[in-house]
Amino acid sequence: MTRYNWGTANTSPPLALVDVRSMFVSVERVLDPALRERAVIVLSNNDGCAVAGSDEAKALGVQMGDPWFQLRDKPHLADLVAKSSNYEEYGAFSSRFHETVATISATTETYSVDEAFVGLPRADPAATADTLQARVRQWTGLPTAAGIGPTKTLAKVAQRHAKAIGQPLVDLTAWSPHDVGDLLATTPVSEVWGIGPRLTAGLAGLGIHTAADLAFADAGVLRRRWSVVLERTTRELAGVPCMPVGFTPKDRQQLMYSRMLGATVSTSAEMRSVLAQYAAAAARRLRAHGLDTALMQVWISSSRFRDDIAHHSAAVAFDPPTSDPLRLITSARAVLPKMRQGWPYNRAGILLTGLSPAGATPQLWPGETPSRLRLAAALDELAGRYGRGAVGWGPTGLRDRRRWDMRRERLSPAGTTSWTQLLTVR
DNA sequence: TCTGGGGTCCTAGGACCC
DNA sequence: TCTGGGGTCCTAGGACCC
Repeated sequence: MTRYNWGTANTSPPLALVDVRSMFVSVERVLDPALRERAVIVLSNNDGCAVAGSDEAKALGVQMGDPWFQLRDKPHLADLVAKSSNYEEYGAFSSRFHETVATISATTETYSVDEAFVGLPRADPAATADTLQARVRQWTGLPTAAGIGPTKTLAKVAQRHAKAIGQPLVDLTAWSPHDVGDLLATTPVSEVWGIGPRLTAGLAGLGIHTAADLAFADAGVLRRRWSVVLERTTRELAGVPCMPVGFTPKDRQQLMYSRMLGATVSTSAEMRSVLAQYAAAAARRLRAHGLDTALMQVWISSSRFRDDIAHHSAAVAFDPPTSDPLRLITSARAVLPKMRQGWPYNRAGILLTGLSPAGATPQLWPGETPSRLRLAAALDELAGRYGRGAVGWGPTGLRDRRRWDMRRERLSPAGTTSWTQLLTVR
């Protein structure tokens, strides 16, 4: 009989996963306290589908990914509040969250907009986590759920359990191995961090259905059958750390800008304007990160919910790498000749790869004078001060809202990111 | 009929994450 | 009518080199 005995030499320091509860909804509630205790969801771009929901919304049966047009008219959802996503605000709150976490521990790692791994002291790690959560609450207004364990994967298990039982914190390092084994035995393997649908199906074929089954499995066999990723997950469930906390993130590999269009576009003239705007946006991000790109891939496609999907892409190389918006804007047109006239396209995207620090390559391209980049920087600055529509590059068009602009009809005010929309406190 | 062996680099695609 | 937008890592396989 196998007994769960994590970390046979369980000497690793404890770590926590701290997660903002329903991040987007929680931000909306800080901006508008009247939303507390109400069923609230946040919609994806174009008000497409639900991407975040409060506990109250989930209790009504709303699932993340549900299209808004299917929820909108259901009688039992009459009281549901839906908000357009306000990524400027979520980004600002995310920064405050991570800055606050960093005031508690020297070892932290930003895992996502709403999650951080935090190294904790061996003595009473729960007390430190407690302090951290109270401080996040006080400084940002955001509620959190945290899990403590000897490995990242077990901290994730603990954090899921905390949410499931409605507690702010679960500390597995204070549990007996027997109790941890019981928790793993009641955790479906599909809920383990790193186990998706494909692996769940494959593991079921080996009789592995729960997190405990996986923790007891032969990691070497799993590595040969799948990969080192699954091996690490398996060992971590057994209490052996394989993923250190606080590693410095690797340099960014790619930068993507893709969007559904608010309305279908079927003419080259209109698509040219779409691509110009997307390329300008991608270039803006590139400069914000201080990067140049060596390869741009641009694509357009029709709805993936139709049988007859049209998808066209084109690639343009830059030697030397560049971040010049005009070069990106004109290059993005490369995909236009492939477009089927009259076809209903509803998505476009720009993927930039081959990224390197700006100016790392000696400047040989005569057309790309430093003045062009200074102009780009000036436009970035103006857009930041007066809004995205204030200035733009010729081909992106400046006139009124275009048909295909993103829909955000239920947007909250930019309460903490715009001087003109500051929150009012009564 | 035989037709090395190893290394690197790059890309495409799979799987997963939030 | 209407169905998100990013990312990462890993592996396999091809091109190329000595």
